[in-house]
Amino acid sequence: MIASSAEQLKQLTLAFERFTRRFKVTEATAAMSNSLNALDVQALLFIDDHPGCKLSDVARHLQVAPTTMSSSTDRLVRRGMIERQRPETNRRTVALTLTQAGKDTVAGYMEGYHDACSAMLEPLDPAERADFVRLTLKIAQHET
Amino acid sequence: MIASSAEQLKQLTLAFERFTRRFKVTEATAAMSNSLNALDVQALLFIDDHPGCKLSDVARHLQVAPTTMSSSTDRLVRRGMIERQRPETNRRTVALTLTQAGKDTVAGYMEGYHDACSAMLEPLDPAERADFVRLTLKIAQHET
DNA sequence: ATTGATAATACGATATTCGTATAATTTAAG
DNA sequence: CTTAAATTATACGAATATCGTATTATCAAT
Repeated sequence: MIASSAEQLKQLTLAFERFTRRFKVTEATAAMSNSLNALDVQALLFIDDHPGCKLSDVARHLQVAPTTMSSSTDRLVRRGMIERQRPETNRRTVALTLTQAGKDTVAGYMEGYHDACSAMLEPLDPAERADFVRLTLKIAQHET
Repeated sequence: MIASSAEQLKQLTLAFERFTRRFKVTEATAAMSNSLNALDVQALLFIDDHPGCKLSDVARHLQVAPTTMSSSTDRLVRRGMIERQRPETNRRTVALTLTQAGKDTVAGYMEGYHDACSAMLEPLDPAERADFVRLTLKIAQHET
């Protein structure tokens, strides 16, 4: 049976809403063990993806006030996860990079994601897995 | 070229970490317009999925303290999103259900997810879309 | 050189989360 | 049947987080 496009989309939406919820809980659990709050974790992941980014970049991406990100940065610096640097090219800004401890922490989160993804693939047979991964990557690449 | 299973999984993980981050920001934006915080939104979505569930069910699922969930429930009731009921079968518990306003709000979030999913399918051709949806559903069903 | 714009932070007000103690109800034991 | 123990949710206060406003430092432009 072939579902209509609209029906397909609806089902896909439900599935992804669940995936997201699942991942979020996974993340919250991991965060707890590092005593980091949700925002700090998101910031850490973003900085991992954008080394040397400005504080305001993170704030904009995570949709929080600059002051909130400043506090988050304080916490992450205090815990030795990231470093603040004043670039000579523009000394108003603060460039953020992960320390080794920060990288290790991110690796821990990634491991959690990794396990969750592994569980996702479980019900598929090898050919299906290959298809699913291929299509997912095609989508991810398109997102920039 | 066929990637190894381990490599596949690694790439899938990266892709899903991004998807989750994207969805989370989408959600945060929608939440802001309803002036609901992240926890309250997650609670709303869970109650939509489990009508009549107990407060402690939500707390356990979202990995927060019962008192925190109680506060969240207060807020959602105050905003007319959900209703508390004392079931006759066990009057210690509180059964939570969405009001019409709550359902409308959830529908709004779902619309956001819907749009995001729609964008995801865009780079795929019709046959690929069908495959991707089929495999995603197979995974989702397996998750209970 | 001065004015205006940009980037981050200090500080205080409000809101959130959580631990402890408490109240209400159910279950189990005597 | 009565009492003790367990379960479920909440009240309250302490610690923390978020955000708006004001401030400082730097850069850009006239």
